Amino acid sequence: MSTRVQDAADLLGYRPNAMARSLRVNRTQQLAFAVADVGNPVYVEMMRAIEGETRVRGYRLLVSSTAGSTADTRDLLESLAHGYADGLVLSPVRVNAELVDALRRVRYPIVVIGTLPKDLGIDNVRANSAGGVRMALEHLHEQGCRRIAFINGPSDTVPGSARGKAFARNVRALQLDPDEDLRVEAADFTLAAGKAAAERLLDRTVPDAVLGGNDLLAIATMQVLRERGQRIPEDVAVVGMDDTEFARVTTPALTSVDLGAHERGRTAARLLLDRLAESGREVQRKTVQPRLRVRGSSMRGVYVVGDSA
Amino acid sequence: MSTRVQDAADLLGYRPNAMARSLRVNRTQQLAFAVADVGNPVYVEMMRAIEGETRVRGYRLLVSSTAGSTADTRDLLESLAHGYADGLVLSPVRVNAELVDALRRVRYPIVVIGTLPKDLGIDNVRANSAGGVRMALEHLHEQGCRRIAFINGPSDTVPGSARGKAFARNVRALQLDPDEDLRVEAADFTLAAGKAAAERLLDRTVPDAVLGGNDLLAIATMQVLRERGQRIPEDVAVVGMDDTEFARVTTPALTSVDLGAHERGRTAARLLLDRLAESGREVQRKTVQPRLRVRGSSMRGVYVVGDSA
DNA sequence: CTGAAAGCGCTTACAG
DNA sequence: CTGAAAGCGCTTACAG
Repeated sequence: MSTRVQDAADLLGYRPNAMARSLRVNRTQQLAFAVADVGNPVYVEMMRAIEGETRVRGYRLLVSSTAGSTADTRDLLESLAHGYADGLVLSPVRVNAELVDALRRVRYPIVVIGTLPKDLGIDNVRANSAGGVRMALEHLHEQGCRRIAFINGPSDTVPGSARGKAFARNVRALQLDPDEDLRVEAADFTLAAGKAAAERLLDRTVPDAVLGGNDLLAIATMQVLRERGQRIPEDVAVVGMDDTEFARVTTPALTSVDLGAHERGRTAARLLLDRLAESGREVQRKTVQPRLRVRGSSMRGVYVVGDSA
Repeated sequence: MSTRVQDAADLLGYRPNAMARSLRVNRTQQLAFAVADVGNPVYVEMMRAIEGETRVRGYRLLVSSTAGSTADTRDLLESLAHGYADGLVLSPVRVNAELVDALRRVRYPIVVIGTLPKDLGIDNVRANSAGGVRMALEHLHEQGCRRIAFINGPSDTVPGSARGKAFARNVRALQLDPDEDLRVEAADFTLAAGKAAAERLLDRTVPDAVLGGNDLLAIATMQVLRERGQRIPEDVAVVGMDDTEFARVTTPALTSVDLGAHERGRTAARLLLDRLAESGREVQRKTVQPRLRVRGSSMRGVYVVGDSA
């Protein structure tokens, strides 16, 4: 129905002001995804999964980086979604009292990817990273490794803490070498921090395997091992966590625990859409199970040059 | 100044509605960064640079992925920034008539990272990727390579087209093997597309060097070369472009052309802030010069195991 | 200094 | 069916 006023509007390039519209209808048709570190491929994976679910429902997805700081996250919770988006998927790496407090105050739909205090009444979807650590260690144990090092992320983060505890538990259960020198903590879940941590580890001891707290830490470790003339996996086997796409392009390809990033993202998106549709519905908590993806970096004995999965 | 009404407001958890505020003051204190592929580390680098500049000025940065589709980008231009953000940094991978048209209509501050038609009157900052290709080829030529393959991204993208032309030009200038079989086009600037393209290349011929259209394509190629038993760089030298952080964790470390992602991001952010402050200022166009980062993947003869930079 | 009113640009329920 | 009015939740200029 093209009237003269329509034509005039088109000619002048008139566009409705989205802000005014949103204020009136109380919907923005936008969702936000807040992550600690956009540089980590695992969040990119989640983002793609979320976008896949929400885009077909007419939402635009905005990504916001909180740089792992609680202050940022808090600020985001209080203002971003309080107006600029209809709902939020939050994947915080640190969950402290301040954040829990902020979460308690939130009045709009939000889904958290990660572990939360039970009483918060917020939909959330979790990885089973303790189970993932166990799978990785059992696998390395089967490969004959006994002096297994762990390059973990910061222990004041939720995944760092969960994985650290699971490591200690399984070292006992599998009767692995309990040497404390085998455990190092990277300043961050990044390549750069992983490199520094791997140097520290290898300066004091050489293990027969290394488990990385995530793929980036494992990949950085592979590089440092290489520089020090260690063969992977013959001298040192390496396993990562998250099974990001970069795990498939290292040499040898990196064995990694798939913590279900894609499925966590998809599930979180669905929970958010459900809550958007029906705010009173029962609080949901889902857990995604891990899977071990065995590749060349940990296949001792049966290892062939150029192996990949 | 805490009055009783203040206390009551705090108690009830009152938060001003950001949308209503923005409508009134005509500012959102948000900026948007729209990229083709958040999964590409080069955009993460740009994002960090932009955030570094804009955060201290009190802006929040929202990232939006346009998946390389012009329709998405257009939609974003018309609505996102038309209300939800005060300005936009856009890094489009495809610039076609439709996008140029949409850009022509834009009435709010925008800075484009990438090459644009001159008459558009939009601030923009460019890489010199033609110069980058030349540096890479001259370097490989010095290393004694003559049959140099090029695994480029799609030729209908701005970087793909520029790099493709520069490659052809320099093959002539350096009198390299002009065999058409040495040029393949990946479906995307991604690891997965790079792997497929590298398989196609190596199925028909084995070059003495490969230039990747970006680091992801080069890294995927390294993996495929490895699987086929080719030594890097002894049999085949490899060079990437963008110098992302992953270039430093391959084995051997990947020689790459730094196209100044960080500086482009920082410059774009500054141009945007300047325009936000003074909308009438003269249109700026800046170019960031490339630098070659030589590492083990292309150092023939002088190559040592475990070399890195 | 305090408080009421106007208005940002839309949408929608309502009157004509 | 068409058109004018009310109101979303703020901020700010203005009157008292």
